[in-house]
Amino acid sequence: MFSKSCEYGLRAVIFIAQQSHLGHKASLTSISQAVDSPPAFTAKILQQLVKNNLIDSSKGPKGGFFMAPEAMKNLTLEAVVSVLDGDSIYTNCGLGLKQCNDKKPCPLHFKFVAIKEELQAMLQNTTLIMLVNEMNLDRFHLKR
Amino acid sequence: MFSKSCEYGLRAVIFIAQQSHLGHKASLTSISQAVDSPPAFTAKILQQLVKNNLIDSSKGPKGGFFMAPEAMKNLTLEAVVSVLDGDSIYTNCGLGLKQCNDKKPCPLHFKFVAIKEELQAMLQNTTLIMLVNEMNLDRFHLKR
DNA sequence: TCAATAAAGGACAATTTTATCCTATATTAA
DNA sequence: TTAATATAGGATAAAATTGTCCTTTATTGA
Ligand code: FES
Ligand code: FES
Repeated sequence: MFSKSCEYGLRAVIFIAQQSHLGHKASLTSISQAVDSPPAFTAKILQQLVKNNLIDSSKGPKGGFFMAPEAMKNLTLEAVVSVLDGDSIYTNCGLGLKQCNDKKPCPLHFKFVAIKEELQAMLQNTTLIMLVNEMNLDRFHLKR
Repeated sequence: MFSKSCEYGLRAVIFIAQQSHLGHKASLTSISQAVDSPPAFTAKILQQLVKNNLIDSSKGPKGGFFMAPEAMKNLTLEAVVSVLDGDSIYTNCGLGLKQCNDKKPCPLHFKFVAIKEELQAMLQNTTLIMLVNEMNLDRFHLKR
């Protein structure tokens, strides 16, 4: 469904949001331990998210990755996926045709479109703050 | 969503079904032209489908790939996906956790499950004969 | 029988994705 | 000011996916 980069990125962002909500910055080490992802690879992914202003970072001791409370309310999973995997998951043909549209559809086009729209809506409608609040219920996991 | 192998395989199977419905066998060459896929690679994919008895083949002049009318009624897209990509698309965690279940869910588990079940149902409920009949409407494409 | 045709299958090559390593740069606190 | 900590980023490396090439085997029709 998503690339490994995107999976790690989503898990990392959720963890960062949790920590930010508690007033902590999350170091690369703490993130990759919390979400069980390779540290150096995770660093690259987080760099992309910082560059695209989805999250913030600061160097030095006491540094790490974090999000402003404001950002947490506005940041959707869709934005994260968009930066890491692009919009191909919504716009590509499920059968791999070079273009996907209603004019020249593959035999499964309309069925795929319905599912892809549902996925996109779900990601667009889920903000980080929503997940953080749910996660407080302590039922949900980010590793294994 | 699917691997390239699976995309080519699905397109090829739909074309083979079309041709079989017309009483023709489909040669590798005709298939890879019709669905715009690399011939040698497509051959490997079709071999897998033959080995798993989803489609039939015969060697020699006038040989090619084909399906019995019976098979066409029973063969679902889900069966094709299952052989080529396994069931990972339905059973894997959307965030990449090693196991996906209700007991130890990731924060998106229940939302993902709904979408994955819809996809699976769609593939299970779509038989090749259904697609062939729709394709007769001549609105749908298998290349570009 | 023989030549042509077509799938089967093994070996290998290219590309993309995933992942690591190492150095540079910035920041903090003692 | 210095030592320690932490992100940034370039250069590679490993692994998985995608794709090609070539030989073998089977079948058909002349
Ligand atoms: S053309 Fe295939 S999903 Fe749209
Ligand atoms: S545990 Fe993540 S989708 Fe089920």
